[in-house]
Amino acid sequence: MIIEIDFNSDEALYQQLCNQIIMGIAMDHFHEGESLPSVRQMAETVGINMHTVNKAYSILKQQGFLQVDRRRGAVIAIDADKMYALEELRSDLTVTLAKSCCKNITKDEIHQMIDEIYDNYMRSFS
Amino acid sequence: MIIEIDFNSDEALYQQLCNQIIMGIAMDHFHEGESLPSVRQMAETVGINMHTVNKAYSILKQQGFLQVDRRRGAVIAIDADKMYALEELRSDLTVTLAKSCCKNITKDEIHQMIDEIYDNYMRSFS
DNA sequence: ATACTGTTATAATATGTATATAACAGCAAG
DNA sequence: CTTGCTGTTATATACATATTATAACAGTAT
Repeated sequence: MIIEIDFNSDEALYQQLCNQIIMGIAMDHFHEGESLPSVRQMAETVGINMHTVNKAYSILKQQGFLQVDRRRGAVIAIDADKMYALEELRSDLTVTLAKSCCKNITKDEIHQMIDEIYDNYMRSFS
Repeated sequence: MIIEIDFNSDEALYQQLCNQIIMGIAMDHFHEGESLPSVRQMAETVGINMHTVNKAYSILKQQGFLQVDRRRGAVIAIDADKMYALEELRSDLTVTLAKSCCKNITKDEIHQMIDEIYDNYMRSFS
């Protein structure tokens, strides 16, 4: 799994790292039970500081994407708290849809784009 | 139109303001051609600084939601650059869908939620 | 002239981000 | 038991961003 950090982006480094790991899981490049590189190793690989990686891992742990095993390090372990995930999804989508609505993007176009992203990039389990 | 700022949120104040104005437009609480309160008045109303409001207005202007009329102040004026809007939408949705996918939220549940948000909150034009 | 617009400039403060160096406790393997 | 790897924590520093404050300017409407 290749992780690329854009140092010119206005998105925080730890945030980019979080998103890319989440997308990696969704795209099945990381599998449940698999260990991530250690904070020090990941830091060296992507060229950022250990603490920045640690912050990303901590957030992912708190959001239920990782668990920490003293022996094996950061392990992919999805805690599918669906209630909370649905609330967050609704909140995200409301802003996203509002923007799209203002720009005259139709509901159908959005549905179509979701199918396209889901079918091409997301692991299939449902 | 009631705008509420959450001072305990980790989202920047100007960002909250941007989002709420965009949602206000999408929900038809603000109409094309309507003037927003002046930066000073909006600042007083929601309890933040004039410059924070000015930043929000500047961003909205740059993103094509407002235009500035010397006489009438900040006026709702949608510049529907659909190409750019679609690119941004795709980028937003990719992260959002990845999160949802990890949490075992199905594609159907997302489609359903989008219909619900769109039908209940968004102005209908399509 | 007065009172509003948006805009700009400057400064001060607070918060968030990123890095550097160092240390600690838990665990595995030699 | 020592060595080397985990995550975690602490502290310090540098930098960027966010927020507020005070002030001024050029338009415009009344």
